[in-house]
Amino acid sequence: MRGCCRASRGGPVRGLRAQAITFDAKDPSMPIRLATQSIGDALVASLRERILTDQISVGAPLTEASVSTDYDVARQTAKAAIERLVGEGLLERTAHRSARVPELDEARVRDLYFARGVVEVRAYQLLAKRRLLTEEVGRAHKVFRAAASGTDVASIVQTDVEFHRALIDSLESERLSRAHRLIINENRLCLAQVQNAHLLGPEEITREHEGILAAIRDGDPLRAGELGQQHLEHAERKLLTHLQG
Amino acid sequence: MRGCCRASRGGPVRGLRAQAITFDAKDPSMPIRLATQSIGDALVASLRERILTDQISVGAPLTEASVSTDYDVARQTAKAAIERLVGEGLLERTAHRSARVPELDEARVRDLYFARGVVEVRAYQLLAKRRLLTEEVGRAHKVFRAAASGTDVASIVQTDVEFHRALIDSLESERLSRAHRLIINENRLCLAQVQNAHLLGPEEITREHEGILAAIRDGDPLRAGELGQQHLEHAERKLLTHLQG
DNA sequence: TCTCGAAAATTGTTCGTCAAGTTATCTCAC
DNA sequence: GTGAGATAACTTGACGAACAATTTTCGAGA
Repeated sequence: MRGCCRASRGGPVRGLRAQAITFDAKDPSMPIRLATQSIGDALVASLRERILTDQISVGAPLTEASVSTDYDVARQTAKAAIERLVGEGLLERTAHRSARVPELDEARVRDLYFARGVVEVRAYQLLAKRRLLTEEVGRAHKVFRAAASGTDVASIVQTDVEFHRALIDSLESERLSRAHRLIINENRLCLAQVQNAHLLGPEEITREHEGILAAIRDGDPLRAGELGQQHLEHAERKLLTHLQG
Repeated sequence: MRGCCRASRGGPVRGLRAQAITFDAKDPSMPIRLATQSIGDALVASLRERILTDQISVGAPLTEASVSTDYDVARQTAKAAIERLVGEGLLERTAHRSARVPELDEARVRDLYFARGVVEVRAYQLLAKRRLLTEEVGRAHKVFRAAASGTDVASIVQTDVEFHRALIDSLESERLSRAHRLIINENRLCLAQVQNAHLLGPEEITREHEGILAAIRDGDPLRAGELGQQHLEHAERKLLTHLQG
């Protein structure tokens, strides 16, 4: 029962997927890389997903012991996973106290959208300056449109985030993507907590997304930036009024 | 010899400072908070500082065992610290291999300055729009000017970074500051690796800083953004030519 | 009911152990 | 001598157990 790197362990919550095969089509001479995932990585991924989809209740303590028993891993492993998520802003903790999913309040929402705005607005301006629209972005947009025509609010939120992430990623800056992910993951956390409120207006979001894409396609940085800013402000306002009500 | 939260331990490398007293002047009724720091936190802080000041040689393996013995902490503790620094981008590691301080190459420098530009340019525009210049920013500028008139390259780098950080922090967005720190810390790592190259031109940097401040004071977002962009491009170009030479 | 103190819970840190993967070394055939 | 394969050494991944420090809970007594 001891040992490392077991491919799967079948914890009570969910089996941790431990391997994924990747193949570099560009350079077939290279040995095929098996992108294995350690237990710790898989644990972080699973917890992150559970937090982001509201399966871990806000404010309730997430103890090292509970994670340890739920997933049947050592406490040290659970601890490391929790610490990583604290680093991502998805959990909060002070010394000697259990981690919790942070509660959504007004200041937090404002701060989050502000930070998102700083990064995204400038990014959209740059994309427009370069008239850069990748296939990946087009794909993400289509996926969102498909989700938006349905009623599954969780997947609307999910694909919305993916759309914005695809835009940032298309600038191909590892560090910018990393910084943006830090912010938008917490944003996803926001949206998860209100996703049943039906305050989204999917068709309006779709229209706004298309406006941003059009501005980029037209090479109009100013418009791209402004539409991006407005898009965020709309979402922020809806969230805030919902919080107050 | 066992136990937790010892205030100091006197490891072979450096004693880990474990406490810092803070006092919330705004609400004197609150009990005074002793901002204690765990061994782990102090270890991360010490390692981060050593990496950022080039005291840990680039490319050399930083093993868990070596950190463990150097600081006289458990391997588990060393491991956790290393993992946090990997998360910050200050160390690189793949599974089952030792962490290393990443080597500076052209792609890395470009990416880094690009990401910095996206965040900072927009931030400076916003500061100009609000004509927002805090005391803290003024102080940071003065500190840099003092360092720039000296010859200690390390402190020039240090205070330069502090200046830009102060500007971002003055927007008072916790998340934006966090994202920015992620980027600029890696930038500091860059600068540390070439800090003996005397390619800085302190007086020119001072002039550029003052230009940005003036644009903000004048409420001229366009100029603030452009000067910020140029400032970064200058630094990037110098670094790149130095790397190629 | 309120307070104080003891007990329980939880985190911080350490040690020892083993498995698995990576790197260095050595040997042997050619 | 050189290259390939076996082998050993090193290093990380993960586990379990233990104890100290701190926070929380809860109950007894005023």
